[in-house]
Amino acid sequence: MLRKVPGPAKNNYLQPIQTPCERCPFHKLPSLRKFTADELAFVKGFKRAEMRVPAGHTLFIENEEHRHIYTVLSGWAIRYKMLEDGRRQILNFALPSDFLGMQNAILKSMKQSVEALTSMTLCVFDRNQIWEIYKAYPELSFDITWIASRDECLVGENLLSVGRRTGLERVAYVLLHLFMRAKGLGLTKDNQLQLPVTQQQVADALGLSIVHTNKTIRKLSKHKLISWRQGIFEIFDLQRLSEIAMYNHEEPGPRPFI
Amino acid sequence: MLRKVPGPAKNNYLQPIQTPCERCPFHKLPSLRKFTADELAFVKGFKRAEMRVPAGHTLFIENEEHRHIYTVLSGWAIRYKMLEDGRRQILNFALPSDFLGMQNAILKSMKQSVEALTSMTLCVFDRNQIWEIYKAYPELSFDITWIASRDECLVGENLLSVGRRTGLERVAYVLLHLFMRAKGLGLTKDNQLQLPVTQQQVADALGLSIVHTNKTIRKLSKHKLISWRQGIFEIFDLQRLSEIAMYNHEEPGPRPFI
DNA sequence: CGGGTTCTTGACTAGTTTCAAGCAAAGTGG
DNA sequence: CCACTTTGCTTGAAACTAGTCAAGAACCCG
Repeated sequence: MLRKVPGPAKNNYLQPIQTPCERCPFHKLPSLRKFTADELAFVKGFKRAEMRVPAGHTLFIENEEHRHIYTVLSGWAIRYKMLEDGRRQILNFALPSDFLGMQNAILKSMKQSVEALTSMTLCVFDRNQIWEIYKAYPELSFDITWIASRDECLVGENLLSVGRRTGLERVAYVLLHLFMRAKGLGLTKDNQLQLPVTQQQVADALGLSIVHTNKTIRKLSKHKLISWRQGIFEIFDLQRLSEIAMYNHEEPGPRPFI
Repeated sequence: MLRKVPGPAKNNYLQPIQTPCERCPFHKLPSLRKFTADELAFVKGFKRAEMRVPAGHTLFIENEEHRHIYTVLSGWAIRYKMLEDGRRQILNFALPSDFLGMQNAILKSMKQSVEALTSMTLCVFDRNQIWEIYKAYPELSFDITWIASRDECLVGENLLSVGRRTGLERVAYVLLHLFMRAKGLGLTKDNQLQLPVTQQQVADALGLSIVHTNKTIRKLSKHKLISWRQGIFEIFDLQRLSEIAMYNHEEPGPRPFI
Protein backbone atom coordinates (compact mmCIF):
# COMPACT_ATOMS: atom_id res chain seq x y z
CA MET A 1 0.00 0.00 0.00
CA LEU A 2 0.97 3.61 -0.26
CA ARG A 3 3.54 4.69 2.29
CA LYS A 4 4.06 8.37 2.67
CA VAL A 5 3.97 11.25 5.10
CA PRO A 6 1.38 13.94 4.47
CA GLY A 7 2.90 17.32 3.78
CA PRO A 8 2.08 20.35 5.92
CA ALA A 9 -1.33 21.85 5.32
CA LYS A 10 -0.87 25.28 3.83
CA ASN A 11 -3.89 27.45 4.31
CA ASN A 12 -3.25 30.09 1.72
CA TYR A 13 -6.05 29.07 -0.57
CA LEU A 14 -8.79 31.17 1.00
CA GLN A 15 -10.99 33.10 -1.35
CA PRO A 16 -13.95 35.46 -1.07
CA ILE A 17 -17.36 33.84 -1.25
CA GLN A 18 -18.38 33.22 -4.83
CA THR A 19 -21.26 30.88 -4.12
CA PRO A 20 -23.51 32.55 -1.54
CA CYS A 21 -25.70 30.12 0.37
CA GLU A 22 -28.89 31.25 -1.33
CA ARG A 23 -27.41 30.02 -4.60
CA CYS A 24 -26.08 26.82 -3.10
CA PRO A 25 -25.93 24.26 -5.91
CA PHE A 26 -27.18 21.55 -3.60
CA HIS A 27 -30.60 23.05 -3.12
CA LYS A 28 -31.84 21.57 -6.33
CA LEU A 29 -30.75 18.02 -5.49
CA PRO A 30 -33.64 15.79 -4.44
CA SER A 31 -31.32 13.61 -2.38
CA LEU A 32 -30.56 16.53 -0.06
CA ARG A 33 -32.93 18.21 2.30
CA LYS A 34 -34.26 21.74 1.88
CA PHE A 35 -33.50 24.63 4.24
CA THR A 36 -36.05 27.03 5.64
CA ALA A 37 -35.33 30.69 4.85
CA ASP A 38 -34.47 31.13 8.50
CA GLU A 39 -31.91 28.35 8.58
CA LEU A 40 -30.44 29.46 5.31
CA ALA A 41 -29.79 32.93 6.68
CA PHE A 42 -28.29 31.45 9.81
CA VAL A 43 -25.91 29.16 7.95
CA LYS A 44 -25.02 31.96 5.58
CA GLY A 45 -23.93 34.00 8.55
CA PHE A 46 -21.49 31.26 9.48
CA LYS A 47 -19.82 30.80 6.16
CA ARG A 48 -16.48 32.50 6.55
CA ALA A 49 -15.02 32.13 3.08
CA GLU A 50 -14.49 29.75 0.26
CA MET A 51 -11.35 27.76 -0.28
CA ARG A 52 -9.97 26.29 -3.45
CA VAL A 53 -7.31 23.62 -3.02
CA PRO A 54 -5.43 21.60 -5.64
CA ALA A 55 -5.51 17.83 -5.96
CA GLY A 56 -3.23 16.23 -3.41
CA HIS A 57 -3.69 18.96 -0.82
CA THR A 58 -3.94 17.69 2.75
CA LEU A 59 -6.90 19.31 4.47
CA PHE A 60 -6.56 17.62 7.85
CA ILE A 61 -3.83 15.67 9.55
CA GLU A 62 -4.60 12.89 12.02
CA ASN A 63 -4.20 13.90 15.69
CA GLU A 64 -3.81 17.58 14.93
CA GLU A 65 -6.13 20.48 15.68
CA HIS A 66 -7.37 22.65 12.87
CA ARG A 67 -9.20 25.92 13.02
CA HIS A 68 -11.57 25.40 10.13
CA ILE A 69 -14.12 22.87 9.08
CA TYR A 70 -15.59 22.52 5.61
CA THR A 71 -18.46 21.51 3.42
CA VAL A 72 -17.41 20.16 0.05
CA LEU A 73 -18.84 22.30 -2.74
CA SER A 74 -17.05 20.42 -5.50
CA GLY A 75 -14.35 17.81 -5.83
CA TRP A 76 -13.49 14.50 -4.19
CA ALA A 77 -11.40 13.66 -1.14
CA ILE A 78 -10.34 10.68 0.93
CA ARG A 79 -10.41 10.27 4.70
CA TYR A 80 -7.71 7.90 5.91
CA LYS A 81 -5.69 6.68 8.85
CA MET A 82 -2.12 5.47 8.84
CA LEU A 83 -0.03 3.07 10.87
CA GLU A 84 3.37 4.21 12.12
CA ASP A 85 5.14 2.37 9.34
CA GLY A 86 3.11 4.03 6.62
CA ARG A 87 0.46 1.44 5.89
CA ARG A 88 -2.63 3.37 4.96
CA GLN A 89 -6.34 2.60 5.24
CA ILE A 90 -8.88 4.79 3.52
CA LEU A 91 -11.97 4.98 5.71
CA ASN A 92 -14.25 6.67 3.25
CA PHE A 93 -14.48 8.94 0.25
CA ALA A 94 -15.82 12.47 0.56
CA LEU A 95 -17.98 13.88 -2.23
CA PRO A 96 -19.75 17.18 -2.76
CA SER A 97 -22.13 18.09 0.10
CA ASP A 98 -20.08 16.07 2.58
CA PHE A 99 -18.96 17.69 5.79
CA LEU A 100 -15.26 17.53 6.66
CA GLY A 101 -13.59 18.02 10.00
CA MET A 102 -16.44 17.22 12.36
CA GLN A 103 -14.13 15.46 14.82
CA ASN A 104 -12.07 18.57 14.91
CA ALA A 105 -15.07 20.54 16.12
CA ILE A 106 -16.60 17.97 18.45
CA LEU A 107 -13.68 16.00 19.81
CA LYS A 108 -10.65 18.18 20.10
CA SER A 109 -8.57 16.91 17.20
CA MET A 110 -8.96 14.97 13.99
CA LYS A 111 -8.73 11.22 14.27
CA GLN A 112 -8.16 10.83 10.56
CA SER A 113 -6.42 12.68 7.77
CA VAL A 114 -8.21 14.13 4.75
CA GLU A 115 -6.65 14.65 1.34
CA ALA A 116 -8.06 16.11 -1.86
CA LEU A 117 -8.24 13.75 -4.83
CA THR A 118 -9.13 16.52 -7.25
CA SER A 119 -9.02 20.26 -6.96
CA MET A 120 -11.79 21.15 -4.56
CA THR A 121 -13.97 24.08 -3.64
CA LEU A 122 -14.97 24.21 0.02
CA CYS A 123 -17.24 26.28 2.20
CA VAL A 124 -15.16 27.38 5.16
CA PHE A 125 -16.52 27.50 8.70
CA ASP A 126 -14.84 28.20 11.98
CA ARG A 127 -14.90 25.18 14.24
CA ASN A 128 -15.84 27.25 17.28
CA GLN A 129 -19.05 28.28 15.61
CA ILE A 130 -20.44 24.80 15.92
CA TRP A 131 -21.19 25.53 19.51
CA GLU A 132 -23.16 28.63 18.47
CA ILE A 133 -25.31 26.41 16.31
CA TYR A 134 -26.03 24.13 19.26
CA LYS A 135 -27.08 27.07 21.39
CA ALA A 136 -29.33 28.64 18.81
CA TYR A 137 -30.61 26.03 16.37
CA PRO A 138 -31.67 22.63 17.65
CA GLU A 139 -32.75 21.55 14.17
CA LEU A 140 -29.33 22.21 12.73
CA SER A 141 -27.68 20.62 15.74
CA PHE A 142 -29.73 17.54 15.13
CA ASP A 143 -28.61 17.60 11.51
CA ILE A 144 -25.00 17.68 12.59
CA THR A 145 -25.55 14.61 14.69
CA TRP A 146 -27.34 13.09 11.72
CA ILE A 147 -24.26 13.67 9.60
CA ALA A 148 -21.97 12.19 12.25
CA SER A 149 -24.23 9.18 12.46
CA ARG A 150 -24.29 8.72 8.70
CA ASP A 151 -20.50 8.94 8.59
CA GLU A 152 -20.34 6.15 11.12
CA CYS A 153 -22.67 4.07 8.96
CA LEU A 154 -20.51 4.55 5.91
CA VAL A 155 -17.40 3.53 7.79
CA GLY A 156 -19.30 0.56 9.16
CA GLU A 157 -20.31 -0.51 5.64
CA ASN A 158 -16.68 -0.36 4.64
CA LEU A 159 -15.62 -2.36 7.64
CA LEU A 160 -18.10 -5.06 6.72
CA SER A 161 -16.62 -5.12 3.23
CA VAL A 162 -13.01 -5.21 4.27
CA GLY A 163 -13.61 -7.76 6.99
CA ARG A 164 -15.98 -10.15 5.28
CA ARG A 165 -16.22 -9.69 1.54
CA THR A 166 -13.81 -11.42 -0.84
CA GLY A 167 -11.54 -9.37 -3.07
CA LEU A 168 -13.93 -9.56 -6.00
CA GLU A 169 -16.93 -8.66 -3.89
CA ARG A 170 -15.08 -5.76 -2.32
CA VAL A 171 -14.05 -4.23 -5.61
CA ALA A 172 -17.56 -4.62 -6.99
CA TYR A 173 -18.92 -3.04 -3.83
CA VAL A 174 -16.81 0.13 -3.69
CA LEU A 175 -17.18 0.85 -7.33
CA LEU A 176 -20.92 0.39 -7.21
CA HIS A 177 -21.20 2.34 -3.98
CA LEU A 178 -19.18 5.27 -5.29
CA PHE A 179 -21.24 5.21 -8.44
CA MET A 180 -24.48 5.35 -6.49
CA ARG A 181 -23.31 8.16 -4.26
CA ALA A 182 -22.16 10.13 -7.28
CA LYS A 183 -25.47 9.44 -8.99
CA GLY A 184 -27.38 10.94 -6.08
CA LEU A 185 -25.35 14.10 -6.59
CA GLY A 186 -25.99 14.27 -10.31
CA LEU A 187 -22.39 13.44 -11.19
CA THR A 188 -23.20 10.51 -13.46
CA LYS A 189 -24.37 10.47 -17.04
CA ASP A 190 -26.06 7.37 -18.42
CA ASN A 191 -24.06 4.71 -16.65
CA GLN A 192 -20.84 6.66 -16.78
CA LEU A 193 -18.91 8.49 -14.12
CA GLN A 194 -15.68 10.45 -14.11
CA LEU A 195 -13.89 8.70 -11.26
CA PRO A 196 -10.90 10.67 -9.97
CA VAL A 197 -9.48 7.77 -8.02
CA THR A 198 -6.35 5.70 -8.62
CA GLN A 199 -6.24 1.95 -8.22
CA GLN A 200 -3.83 2.53 -5.37
CA GLN A 201 -6.57 4.41 -3.56
CA VAL A 202 -9.14 1.71 -4.27
CA ALA A 203 -6.67 -0.80 -2.87
CA ASP A 204 -6.15 1.30 0.26
CA ALA A 205 -9.89 1.60 0.74
CA LEU A 206 -10.37 -2.15 0.44
CA GLY A 207 -7.40 -3.39 2.43
CA LEU A 208 -5.99 -5.09 -0.65
CA SER A 209 -2.67 -4.78 -2.47
CA ILE A 210 -2.62 -2.71 -5.61
CA VAL A 211 -1.64 -5.70 -7.72
CA HIS A 212 -4.53 -7.79 -6.56
CA THR A 213 -6.89 -4.85 -6.91
CA ASN A 214 -5.78 -4.38 -10.48
CA LYS A 215 -6.23 -8.01 -11.37
CA THR A 216 -9.67 -8.01 -9.82
CA ILE A 217 -10.76 -4.91 -11.71
CA ARG A 218 -9.48 -6.51 -14.89
CA LYS A 219 -11.56 -9.55 -14.14
CA LEU A 220 -14.72 -7.49 -13.80
CA SER A 221 -13.84 -5.77 -17.06
CA LYS A 222 -13.20 -9.00 -18.91
CA HIS A 223 -16.57 -10.28 -17.81
CA LYS A 224 -18.11 -7.13 -19.32
CA LEU A 225 -19.59 -5.92 -16.05
CA ILE A 226 -17.75 -2.61 -16.03
CA SER A 227 -15.11 -0.64 -17.82
CA TRP A 228 -12.73 1.86 -16.29
CA ARG A 229 -10.23 3.50 -18.58
CA GLN A 230 -8.72 6.95 -18.50
CA GLY A 231 -10.68 8.01 -15.48
CA ILE A 232 -14.06 7.11 -16.98
CA PHE A 233 -15.91 4.44 -15.09
CA GLU A 234 -18.90 2.76 -16.69
CA ILE A 235 -21.29 0.07 -15.52
CA PHE A 236 -22.50 -2.38 -18.16
CA ASP A 237 -24.33 -4.88 -16.01
CA LEU A 238 -25.76 -3.24 -12.91
CA GLN A 239 -27.74 -6.32 -12.00
CA ARG A 240 -24.84 -8.75 -11.87
CA LEU A 241 -22.55 -6.19 -10.30
CA SER A 242 -25.04 -5.64 -7.46
CA GLU A 243 -25.33 -9.37 -6.94
CA ILE A 244 -21.59 -9.86 -6.68
CA ALA A 245 -21.29 -6.87 -4.38
CA MET A 246 -24.32 -7.93 -2.32
CA TYR A 247 -25.26 -4.31 -2.60
CA ASN A 248 -27.94 -3.03 -0.32
CA HIS A 249 -29.75 -0.57 -2.52
CA GLU A 250 -31.72 1.23 0.13
CA GLU A 251 -32.19 4.79 -0.99
CA PRO A 252 -32.94 6.84 2.10
CA GLY A 253 -34.94 10.02 1.95
CA PRO A 254 -33.46 13.50 1.70
CA ARG A 255 -30.30 13.79 3.71
CA PRO A 256 -29.30 16.87 5.70
CA PHE A 257 -26.14 18.85 5.07
CA ILE A 258 -24.71 22.09 6.34
CA MET B 1 -17.46 -17.03 10.63
CA LEU B 2 -20.65 -17.36 12.56
CA ARG B 3 -23.69 -17.71 10.39
CA LYS B 4 -27.02 -17.26 12.06
CA VAL B 5 -30.18 -15.26 12.08
CA PRO B 6 -30.86 -13.10 15.13
CA GLY B 7 -34.00 -14.08 16.95
CA PRO B 8 -36.83 -11.66 17.57
CA ALA B 9 -36.20 -9.04 20.22
CA LYS B 10 -38.53 -9.71 23.09
CA ASN B 11 -39.02 -6.67 25.25
CA ASN B 12 -40.38 -8.26 28.34
CA TYR B 13 -37.34 -7.58 30.45
CA LEU B 14 -38.37 -4.12 31.65
CA GLN B 15 -37.95 -3.42 35.34
CA PRO B 16 -38.54 -0.52 37.68
CA ILE B 17 -35.59 1.81 38.19
CA GLN B 18 -33.19 0.39 40.75
CA THR B 19 -30.30 2.68 40.04
CA PRO B 20 -31.58 6.27 40.10
CA CYS B 21 -29.40 8.69 38.18
CA GLU B 22 -28.13 10.42 41.30
CA ARG B 23 -26.55 7.14 42.33
CA CYS B 24 -25.23 6.40 38.85
CA PRO B 25 -22.16 4.18 39.27
CA PHE B 26 -20.34 6.06 36.54
CA HIS B 27 -20.14 9.32 38.44
CA LYS B 28 -17.11 8.15 40.33
CA LEU B 29 -15.15 7.17 37.22
CA PRO B 30 -12.47 9.70 36.34
CA SER B 31 -12.63 8.70 32.68
CA LEU B 32 -16.21 9.95 32.43
CA ARG B 33 -17.37 13.51 32.69
CA LYS B 34 -19.40 14.94 35.58
CA PHE B 35 -22.95 16.20 35.31
CA THR B 36 -24.23 19.46 36.75
CA ALA B 37 -27.14 19.08 39.17
CA ASP B 38 -29.33 20.60 36.50
CA GLU B 39 -28.36 18.12 33.80
CA LEU B 40 -28.65 15.25 36.19
CA ALA B 41 -32.23 16.15 37.00
CA PHE B 42 -32.99 16.53 33.31
CA VAL B 43 -31.57 13.16 32.34
CA LYS B 44 -33.24 11.55 35.31
CA GLY B 45 -36.54 12.78 33.94
CA PHE B 46 -35.87 10.91 30.74
CA LYS B 47 -34.99 7.58 32.14
CA ARG B 48 -38.05 5.43 31.55
CA ALA B 49 -37.04 2.20 33.19
CA GLU B 50 -34.30 -0.30 33.60
CA MET B 51 -33.96 -3.43 31.57
CA ARG B 52 -32.19 -6.64 32.37
CA VAL B 53 -31.47 -8.95 29.45
CA PRO B 54 -29.71 -12.32 29.38
CA ALA B 55 -26.56 -13.09 27.43
CA GLY B 56 -27.36 -13.66 23.79
CA HIS B 57 -30.35 -11.33 23.73
CA THR B 58 -30.64 -9.27 20.56
CA LEU B 59 -31.21 -5.63 21.47
CA PHE B 60 -31.38 -4.20 17.97
CA ILE B 61 -31.78 -5.70 14.51
CA GLU B 62 -30.21 -4.12 11.46
CA ASN B 63 -32.64 -2.11 9.30
CA GLU B 64 -35.42 -2.22 11.85
CA GLU B 65 -36.93 0.54 13.94
CA HIS B 66 -37.00 0.25 17.70
CA ARG B 67 -38.77 2.34 20.24
CA HIS B 68 -36.12 2.43 22.90
CA ILE B 69 -32.51 3.41 23.18
CA TYR B 70 -30.18 2.48 26.00
CA THR B 71 -27.18 3.30 28.08
CA VAL B 72 -25.26 0.25 29.27
CA LEU B 73 -25.18 0.11 33.06
CA SER B 74 -23.43 -3.24 33.20
CA GLY B 75 -22.47 -6.01 30.84
CA TRP B 76 -20.91 -6.30 27.39
CA ALA B 77 -22.42 -6.33 23.91
CA ILE B 78 -21.39 -6.46 20.27
CA ARG B 79 -22.51 -4.28 17.41
CA TYR B 80 -22.37 -6.09 14.09
CA LYS B 81 -23.49 -6.19 10.50
CA MET B 82 -24.19 -9.22 8.37
CA LEU B 83 -24.07 -10.11 4.71
CA GLU B 84 -27.05 -11.87 3.15
CA ASP B 85 -25.31 -15.21 3.33
CA GLY B 86 -24.59 -14.92 7.03
CA ARG B 87 -21.02 -13.71 7.08
CA ARG B 88 -20.75 -11.45 10.10
CA GLN B 89 -18.52 -8.49 10.90
CA ILE B 90 -18.42 -7.12 14.41
CA LEU B 91 -18.00 -3.35 14.20
CA ASN B 92 -17.30 -2.70 17.83
CA PHE B 93 -17.81 -3.89 21.37
CA ALA B 94 -20.10 -2.03 23.76
CA LEU B 95 -19.11 -1.71 27.41
CA PRO B 96 -20.71 -0.05 30.43
CA SER B 97 -21.45 3.66 29.89
CA ASP B 98 -21.79 3.15 26.15
CA PHE B 99 -24.86 4.41 24.38
CA LEU B 100 -26.81 1.98 22.20
CA GLY B 101 -29.27 2.70 19.46
CA MET B 102 -28.26 6.19 18.46
CA GLN B 103 -28.91 5.51 14.78
CA ASN B 104 -32.37 4.46 15.73
CA ALA B 105 -33.01 7.89 17.22
CA ILE B 106 -31.19 10.02 14.66
CA LEU B 107 -31.51 8.18 11.39
CA LYS B 108 -34.77 6.31 11.26
CA SER B 109 -33.58 2.76 11.73
CA MET B 110 -30.59 0.85 13.02
CA LYS B 111 -27.82 0.20 10.53
CA GLN B 112 -26.33 -2.51 12.70
CA SER B 113 -27.50 -5.21 15.08
CA VAL B 114 -26.63 -5.32 18.75
CA GLU B 115 -26.40 -8.46 20.85
CA ALA B 116 -25.64 -8.96 24.53
CA LEU B 117 -22.51 -10.97 25.34
CA THR B 118 -23.33 -11.19 29.02
CA SER B 119 -26.44 -10.47 30.96
CA MET B 120 -26.82 -6.71 30.89
CA THR B 121 -28.49 -3.95 32.81
CA LEU B 122 -29.59 -1.01 30.69
CA CYS B 123 -31.04 2.44 31.28
CA VAL B 124 -34.05 2.70 29.00
CA PHE B 125 -34.91 5.88 27.12
CA ASP B 126 -37.55 6.58 24.52
CA ARG B 127 -36.02 7.44 21.20
CA ASN B 128 -38.41 10.31 20.63
CA GLN B 129 -37.09 12.05 23.69
CA ILE B 130 -33.79 12.73 21.97
CA TRP B 131 -35.44 15.57 20.18
CA GLU B 132 -36.55 17.04 23.51
CA ILE B 133 -32.94 17.11 24.57
CA TYR B 134 -31.97 19.02 21.45
CA LYS B 135 -34.65 21.59 22.07
CA ALA B 136 -33.83 22.15 25.73
CA TYR B 137 -30.20 21.27 26.41
CA PRO B 138 -27.54 22.28 23.92
CA GLU B 139 -24.80 20.92 26.19
CA LEU B 140 -26.36 17.48 26.24
CA SER B 141 -27.06 17.65 22.52
CA PHE B 142 -23.41 18.40 21.96
CA ASP B 143 -22.55 15.41 24.12
CA ILE B 144 -24.71 13.18 21.98
CA THR B 145 -22.86 14.33 18.90
CA TRP B 146 -19.64 13.73 20.82
CA ILE B 147 -20.71 10.15 21.44
CA ALA B 148 -21.65 9.63 17.79
CA SER B 149 -18.30 11.03 16.77
CA ARG B 150 -16.41 8.79 19.16
CA ASP B 151 -18.30 5.77 17.89
CA GLU B 152 -17.19 6.64 14.40
CA CYS B 153 -13.60 6.87 15.63
CA LEU B 154 -13.77 3.46 17.20
CA VAL B 155 -15.16 1.92 14.04
CA GLY B 156 -12.46 3.71 12.08
CA GLU B 157 -9.76 2.28 14.34
CA ASN B 158 -11.15 -1.16 13.70
CA LEU B 159 -11.26 -0.59 9.98
CA LEU B 160 -7.59 0.39 10.03
CA SER B 161 -6.85 -2.84 11.90
CA VAL B 162 -8.86 -5.10 9.67
CA GLY B 163 -7.64 -3.47 6.50
CA ARG B 164 -3.99 -3.00 7.23
CA ARG B 165 -2.74 -4.91 10.26
CA THR B 166 -1.53 -8.50 9.97
CA GLY B 167 -3.33 -11.26 11.84
CA LEU B 168 -0.90 -11.12 14.75
CA GLU B 169 -1.08 -7.34 14.97
CA ARG B 170 -4.86 -7.40 14.83
CA VAL B 171 -5.23 -9.89 17.64
CA ALA B 172 -2.76 -7.98 19.78
CA TYR B 173 -4.63 -4.78 19.02
CA VAL B 174 -8.18 -5.84 19.91
CA LEU B 175 -7.14 -7.56 23.07
CA LEU B 176 -5.09 -4.59 24.20
CA HIS B 177 -7.78 -2.16 23.16
CA LEU B 178 -10.52 -4.02 25.00
CA PHE B 179 -8.28 -4.25 28.03
CA MET B 180 -7.64 -0.52 28.01
CA ARG B 181 -11.30 0.33 27.62
CA ALA B 182 -12.20 -2.00 30.46
CA LYS B 183 -9.45 -0.52 32.57
CA GLY B 184 -10.90 2.97 32.14
CA LEU B 185 -14.15 1.60 33.57
CA GLY B 186 -12.50 -0.05 36.53
CA LEU B 187 -13.17 -3.55 35.24
CA THR B 188 -9.56 -4.74 35.46
CA LYS B 189 -7.57 -5.92 38.44
CA ASP B 190 -3.78 -5.91 38.26
CA ASN B 191 -3.30 -6.90 34.66
CA GLN B 192 -6.29 -9.20 34.63
CA LEU B 193 -9.70 -8.86 33.04
CA GLN B 194 -12.77 -11.06 32.91
CA LEU B 195 -13.32 -11.12 29.14
CA PRO B 196 -16.81 -12.41 28.20
CA VAL B 197 -15.92 -12.90 24.55
CA THR B 198 -15.48 -16.08 22.53
CA GLN B 199 -12.72 -16.58 20.00
CA GLN B 200 -15.43 -16.72 17.36
CA GLN B 201 -16.35 -13.17 18.28
CA VAL B 202 -12.77 -12.00 18.23
CA ALA B 203 -12.45 -13.56 14.78
CA ASP B 204 -15.60 -11.79 13.58
CA ALA B 205 -14.31 -8.50 14.91
CA LEU B 206 -10.99 -8.90 13.12
CA GLY B 207 -12.17 -10.30 9.81
CA LEU B 208 -10.24 -13.52 10.43
CA SER B 209 -11.29 -17.16 10.55
CA ILE B 210 -11.72 -18.69 13.96
CA VAL B 211 -8.95 -21.20 13.28
CA HIS B 212 -6.40 -18.58 12.45
CA THR B 213 -7.54 -16.44 15.36
CA ASN B 214 -7.03 -19.33 17.69
CA LYS B 215 -3.55 -20.09 16.39
CA THR B 216 -2.60 -16.46 16.68
CA ILE B 217 -3.83 -16.17 20.25
CA ARG B 218 -1.87 -19.35 21.04
CA LYS B 219 1.23 -17.76 19.56
CA LEU B 220 0.90 -14.71 21.80
CA SER B 221 0.41 -17.03 24.76
CA LYS B 222 3.43 -19.17 23.92
CA HIS B 223 5.57 -16.07 23.74
CA LYS B 224 4.38 -15.19 27.26
CA LEU B 225 2.81 -11.89 26.25
CA ILE B 226 -0.68 -12.78 27.43
CA SER B 227 -2.76 -15.58 28.81
CA TRP B 228 -6.43 -16.16 28.23
CA ARG B 229 -7.99 -19.19 29.83
CA GLN B 230 -11.49 -19.75 31.15
CA GLY B 231 -12.57 -16.23 30.42
CA ILE B 232 -9.72 -14.61 32.32
CA PHE B 233 -7.48 -12.50 30.16
CA GLU B 234 -4.12 -11.36 31.49
CA ILE B 235 -1.37 -9.24 30.04
CA PHE B 236 2.19 -10.24 30.96
CA ASP B 237 4.17 -7.96 28.70
CA LEU B 238 2.31 -4.73 28.04
CA GLN B 239 5.31 -3.16 26.37
CA ARG B 240 5.83 -5.77 23.71
CA LEU B 241 2.10 -6.24 23.18
CA SER B 242 1.72 -2.51 22.49
CA GLU B 243 4.60 -2.62 20.05
CA ILE B 244 3.15 -5.51 18.10
CA ALA B 245 -0.28 -3.90 18.10
CA MET B 246 1.16 -0.47 17.24
CA TYR B 247 -1.15 0.73 19.93
CA ASN B 248 -1.81 4.42 20.11
CA HIS B 249 -2.03 4.99 23.83
CA GLU B 250 -3.59 8.43 23.79
CA GLU B 251 -5.74 8.73 26.87
CA PRO B 252 -8.25 11.46 26.20
CA GLY B 253 -9.80 13.51 28.97
CA PRO B 254 -13.17 12.78 30.59
CA ARG B 255 -15.66 11.52 28.07
CA PRO B 256 -19.36 12.40 28.06
CA PHE B 257 -22.13 9.87 28.42
CA ILE B 258 -25.87 10.03 28.83
C1' DC C 1 9.51 14.92 -26.03
C1' DG C 2 11.19 13.17 -21.78
C1' DG C 3 10.33 11.75 -16.90
C1' DG C 4 7.29 10.42 -13.54
C1' DT C 5 3.15 8.24 -12.19
C1' DT C 6 -0.22 4.72 -12.94
C1' DC C 7 -1.63 0.46 -14.92
C1' DT C 8 -0.83 -4.35 -16.29
C1' DT C 9 0.87 -9.01 -16.22
C1' DG C 10 3.49 -13.20 -14.90
C1' DA C 11 5.96 -15.87 -11.49
C1' DC C 12 6.67 -16.94 -6.97
C1' DT C 13 5.67 -16.75 -1.96
C1' DA C 14 3.31 -16.15 2.29
C1' DG C 15 -0.62 -15.54 5.07
C1' DT C 16 -5.21 -17.28 5.77
C1' DT C 17 -8.98 -20.24 5.04
C1' DT C 18 -11.12 -24.59 4.89
C1' DC C 19 -11.57 -29.22 6.29
C1' DA C 20 -11.30 -32.54 9.75
C1' DA C 21 -10.92 -34.43 14.11
C1' DG C 22 -10.22 -34.60 19.03
C1' DC C 23 -10.74 -32.60 23.50
C1' DA C 24 -12.45 -29.77 27.39
C1' DA C 25 -15.98 -27.37 29.75
C1' DA C 26 -20.60 -26.26 30.55
C1' DG C 27 -25.41 -27.20 30.30
C1' DT C 28 -29.61 -30.63 30.13
C1' DG C 29 -32.60 -34.07 31.49
C1' DG C 30 -33.96 -38.36 33.48
C1' DC D 1 -25.70 -37.64 39.91
C1' DC D 2 -24.40 -39.35 35.66
C1' DA D 3 -24.98 -40.10 30.56
C1' DC D 4 -25.72 -37.04 26.79
C1' DT D 5 -25.52 -32.89 24.09
C1' DT D 6 -23.81 -28.62 22.95
C1' DT D 7 -20.55 -25.12 22.64
C1' DG D 8 -16.00 -23.56 22.54
C1' DC D 9 -11.05 -24.49 22.10
C1' DT D 10 -6.98 -26.67 19.80
C1' DT D 11 -4.20 -28.73 16.23
C1' DG D 12 -2.47 -30.56 11.69
C1' DA D 13 -2.77 -30.81 6.73
C1' DA D 14 -4.24 -29.26 2.29
C1' DA D 15 -6.03 -25.64 -0.66
C1' DC D 16 -6.33 -21.11 -2.02
C1' DT D 17 -6.60 -16.13 -1.78
C1' DA D 18 -3.94 -12.37 -1.72
C1' DG D 19 0.79 -10.33 -1.29
C1' DT D 20 5.50 -9.41 -3.09
C1' DC D 21 8.77 -8.88 -6.69
C1' DA D 22 9.81 -7.52 -11.17
C1' DA D 23 9.46 -5.46 -15.51
C1' DG D 24 7.24 -3.45 -19.33
C1' DA D 25 3.40 -0.60 -21.27
C1' DA D 26 0.34 3.24 -21.14
C1' DC D 27 -0.70 7.63 -19.74
C1' DC D 28 -0.05 12.45 -18.00
C1' DC D 29 2.34 16.76 -17.28
C1' DG D 30 5.33 20.45 -18.11
